[in-house]
Parts: sequence; structure tokens; C-alpha cells
Amino acid sequence: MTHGAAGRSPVMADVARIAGVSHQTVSRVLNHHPNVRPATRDRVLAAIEELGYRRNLSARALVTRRTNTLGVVAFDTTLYGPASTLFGLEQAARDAGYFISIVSLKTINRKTVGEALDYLAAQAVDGLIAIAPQVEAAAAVSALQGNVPVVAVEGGEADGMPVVAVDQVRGAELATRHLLDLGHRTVWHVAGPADWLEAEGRQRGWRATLRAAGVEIPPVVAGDWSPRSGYEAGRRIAADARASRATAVFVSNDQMALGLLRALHEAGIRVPQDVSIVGFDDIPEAEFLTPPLTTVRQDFAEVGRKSIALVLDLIETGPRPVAERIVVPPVLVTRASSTAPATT
Amino acid sequence: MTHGAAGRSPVMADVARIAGVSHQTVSRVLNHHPNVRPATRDRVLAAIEELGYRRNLSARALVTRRTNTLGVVAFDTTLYGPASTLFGLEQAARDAGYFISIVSLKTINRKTVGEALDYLAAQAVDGLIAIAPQVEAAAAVSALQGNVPVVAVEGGEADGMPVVAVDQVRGAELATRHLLDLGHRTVWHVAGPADWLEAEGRQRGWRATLRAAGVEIPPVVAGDWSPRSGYEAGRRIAADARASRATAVFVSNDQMALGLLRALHEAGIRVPQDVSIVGFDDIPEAEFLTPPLTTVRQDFAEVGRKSIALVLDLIETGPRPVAERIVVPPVLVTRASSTAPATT
DNA sequence: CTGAAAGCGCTTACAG
DNA sequence: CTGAAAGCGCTTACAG
Repeated sequence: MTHGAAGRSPVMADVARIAGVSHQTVSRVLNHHPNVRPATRDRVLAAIEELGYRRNLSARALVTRRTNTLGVVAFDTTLYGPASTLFGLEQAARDAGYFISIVSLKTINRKTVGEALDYLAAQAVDGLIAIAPQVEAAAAVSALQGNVPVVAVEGGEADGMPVVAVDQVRGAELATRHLLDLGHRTVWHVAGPADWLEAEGRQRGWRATLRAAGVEIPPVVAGDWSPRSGYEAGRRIAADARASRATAVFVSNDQMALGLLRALHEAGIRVPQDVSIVGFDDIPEAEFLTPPLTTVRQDFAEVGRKSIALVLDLIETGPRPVAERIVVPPVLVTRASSTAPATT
Repeated sequence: MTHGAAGRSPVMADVARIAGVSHQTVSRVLNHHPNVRPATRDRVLAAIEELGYRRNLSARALVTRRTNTLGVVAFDTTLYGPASTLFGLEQAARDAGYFISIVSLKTINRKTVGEALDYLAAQAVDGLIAIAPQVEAAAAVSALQGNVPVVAVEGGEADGMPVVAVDQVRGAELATRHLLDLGHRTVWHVAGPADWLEAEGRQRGWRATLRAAGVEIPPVVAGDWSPRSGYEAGRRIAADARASRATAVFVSNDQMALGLLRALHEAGIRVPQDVSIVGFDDIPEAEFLTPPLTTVRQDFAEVGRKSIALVLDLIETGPRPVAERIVVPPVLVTRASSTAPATT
């Protein structure tokens, strides 16, 4: 603030005056325009440094019609998966020089998702990323399909929208096959909420694997992702355990597996001696549960990076003739909660 | 798009033309200026509706010098606490009509925090909220103290900056006193990382409570918030258990308590019969651990709301003569992991 | 209660 | 390689 009118922050014209050039030349330097003489460039840079000048991004956005901001719609970023994805998105966006404006929803339906998208549209974001793991949310996002590029994270296949997702079906196959390979006659399944695409994909992968193996397909036990619902599922399975002779359970996420572990423990059923358990996500706690949980790890950071890369590419090159679907492979992490069945 | 030049989105002048007024009148309607005749207002509103007009926020920001955006600096939003706080912040900001621009850091030091603040400053945010739970981060934030109002969430007391925080000392007192009241001779402590203000506050509260009770103060066991570090602390405590005769442990967060539970279980030490455990946070999993975990609940949503309210107030009314400190009380949640010591 | 004028701080052709 | 001009879409005094 040693130059320029006191009290106001410096503008391009202040820099220009000090550098002895016009403000257009300052603009050229800032935008890495090739045609600037090195000596001029250095003078401008020095003046910028001296004044602590920062470009006014609102003014810039007004003329370029680019805000350099990406909107993110998310649901319950308190859950490990969405939180991790968001973290990955944010890192990748910043590396690319974009700002992230986020709205996270408490409840998902066409109305709330629509409002969120409106909210971000009002901000004139350059692109939109929707962490839209529910059928409803995906539908709401695809209904929008406005002027701005949209990428769905964990979105469904149907809606003709670019998607970046972990291969849920594949993950469920890994989990189910692992248990079958250990020698279990079949594998039970505690599912996530019916309207979540991930829950649906995992159930599909589980079912396909059992069918391919030609084994009996037990009835699905419903859950809602919460430890509590896993606990309740566990009580039900424990009650049926002797009758059903369940020896292996693939649980659709780690939090439910944690609740299920608790219920089996209460019922005096040992894991893995009596029942083997496999979860999904590999939350940081998974390794330290009793027993340590075999699970399927998702690379959320990678999903975030790929989503940003895709939306930026869409911004640059315009929409594709056919919507892309980028798939990130999951990895099975084997721990103590799964073993061969007792030979009875 | 039925009016105006095809291909471009409608601007204020388009609305004005359709409503038969000048664009200033449209502006007045949008800004809820009192002096607009109701009939005129209705015509303008109808035109806005008809065109699907949205105000260009960049143009608005250019003249008002307000971006209606709040910047948030956070650290590892993958952790339950920061994720929950962020969620609360975002809800509260949106309710107040503000956008949130977030940058989350992987590592915290003066440099990374400084860069984050620069990044947000470049965006000309109207206010800044720093989830700055480390000593270093708090220092970096207070070093800034630029032109824009800053509120520190979980910040320290020293830096003369407005702070919103859960009363960590009080929470630790609740936990420690609970264990003493159950009849334990003293209480051990697994601390969080030394440079975290929350870890420091909880340790302070624990120590003060023991001192006030006139009981022996055991050496602190160090952790880093992770389940793994809790596990390692648990192994150390288990190894010393007979020698040290530890019967009660206050663990500085739930994730470490989870790891500690695992270690004690491996060592054949029963919780709570042999050792009582109390955690901190009340993560969703806490209720379903084996055994269900007694812990101290923090109201992160409330912290978020209060932080937004404070920063907005600072934006409106300017800085206070003396920096405010708003404290949110924690609550003890009693579950099965804590009980009276065995009478030996 | 409403309109004509000026200006916010940039970028983008257009000259030279 | 660099500058004078116009304009992005709003809001804010200023008139009336």
C-alpha cells in the first residue's frame, strides 16, 4: 500500500502506472500472453510484487464468462465415502486452478437436488460435479442437463450422463468369491438402502457371483448404511444362524459390518470361527475392529481426480457424442474376519 | 429463451424491456428496494419468471465489492470432527444466502495454511473461517489477520482472534470425573497429537480434574488420533496393566478408543470389568463397539452455525474491540464401556 | 416512484 | 511488441 490511493486495494491501472505501461500490458503479462517483451514483463511483475496486487476475479469473470469455479453437490459429507470423495475432488480442483463451491444435502430428492443445482447455477459455475449415489439424485441431475457440463460421481448407467464410479459390481464379486473360495457353501448379504446405486451394484455383484457358482442364494437382509442397521441385521442373522446355517456374510459397508460384529458378539457367535464377515469401503477403523475386518477398498481420491479431469475436459472440448463412463477398480483387503468354515 | 437474442442468457435489460421499465427498476425489485410500485414490481417479477432470468453475480460483485462467498480452510475433512463441522458450516452459510468455498489441507504448517488463505483471498471472499485445530494453523491464521474478517473454529485462546469452539477442558472434566465418581482410584489418559489444541485442552481438563481430586496423575500415553495409535497405546497399557493397576482410561477420541479396545481384547483384558474406557466425539460407530463406548459428544452442527453467525456479524458490524470467544458445551454420553472397578 | 448517467476492474478485438 | 477504445452486466448516487 505504499502506492496508489490510500485505503483501496491496488488495481491494474496502479500496476501499469508504476511499471510505466498501459493496463492492457499488465493484463497480457497476467494471462501469459506470448507477445510481451521480457524487460517489460519483468517491470510489470516487479510492480505487481511491490503493490501486492491481486487481480479482481469478479471483473475478470464478467468479461470472460468463466468463474473458474466448479460446483459440487454432495449428500451427507459426514459419511466416510462422500467425505473422502469430496476431499479428493477438492485437491484435484485446486491443483487445476479451480475453486470449489459445495452444497451438501441432508435429504435427497428431486426437490432438494434441484434447489442445490439452482443454487450453484446462480453462481455461474463452469462445471458441476454431483455425488449422486441415489437413484433419485441421479435422476434429478440428469433432468437438469443444462448449459453447464455435469459429471456424476457414482451415478447410474442409464441416464446418458458422464459418470466416474468405483466398480461396485466387481467389488462385490471380489468379496463374494473370496468367501466361496474359502470353502463356504454360500454367502449371505446385508444390503445398503434400496435407492442407493452402490447398494444396488453390490447386491447385483453378490447375486451374480452366487449364481455363477451355482449355489443357493439366501434372502437379502436390508440395512441403511448405519452401524445400527448392521446391528439389527446381525441380530436377525444370529437368531436364524443355526436354522439358516449362515457361515459367511458379505456386508455392503464397513459401518454396518461393525454393528453386525457387535450383534454376533452379543449372541455368542464367534467371528471368524463361526461366521466370516467381509465389509466394503475400508474405513480407517476397519483394521482395528475385533476381529480386523476383511473388506473392499475404494480409491476415493482417484475417483475425485478422475471426476475433475473429466469435467475440465468437458469444459474445454464440449460434450461428447456418447457419455463417458470411467470406472475405478476396487481392491480386496484380506484380514482376520474371514476364514475357512469350520468342518462340521 | 423465448425472448432476447437467441443463444445468450437473458440480462437485466431483457427483463426491463419485457416489463416495460428501465433496468434500474429491475435492479430495485431484485434488491427489495422499498420504493417500487406493487404493480410495477409484479410486472418485473413476471418478466423475470418468463425469461428464467438470473442475475449475473460477477457483475454484481464487481460493483458491490461483495462476493457473498465465505472461505473455509480445513484440515483432513475425512475425519469425523472436521467433516461434521464442515457440514454444519455449509448448511448455516446456505441458510444465510452465502456460498462456501473450501480448501482442505493435507498437511498443516504456516506455509500450507498461508497458501490456502492466499488462494481464498484471491477469490475475494467476504469472510474466512479457519478450522484451525493445531497450534501452527492457528498461528498462521492469526498472522494473516488481513482486511477480511476471520473466525477460527477450535482455535486457541492466545491469538486475539474470534473463536468458536467446543469446551474441550470441560468435556475432559466430565469424562474424568465420571470415572472417578464410579470409584476408580485414578484415570489414565491417551492423548491426541501434541500440536492439536483439542488434544491439549482435553489433557488439561483431565489433569486438572485429577489434581482437584487429589489423586495420583499417571504418565500420559501419546497418540495421534488414529485407530492404530490407540491400538498401540492399548498394547502398552495392557503390558503395564498389572504393574500399573490401570482400571480406567480416558482416551482423547473415539477412533483411538476403538483401537485401544482391540488391543485390550487381544490381551485378554475385559472392558469394562477390568478396565473402564471413555472416549471423545461420539462418532456414529461408538454406540456399536464392543462394548458400546461411553464418550463425550460434541455438537459440531452448532459449532458450524455459531461460526457462520459470528463471521456474518463481523462482516456487518466490523471488528470487535476485544475478540469474542464462543463456547459450545459438550455432553457426556454414558454407555457400557465404563463401570465401577472390581472390588479386589 | 422511476429513469439517464457513470463507473466497478477487467479482457478483447483493433490499430499501429 | 504495445496502447486507445469499447464493453461485460450490474449498482449507485443523482435528478425529477
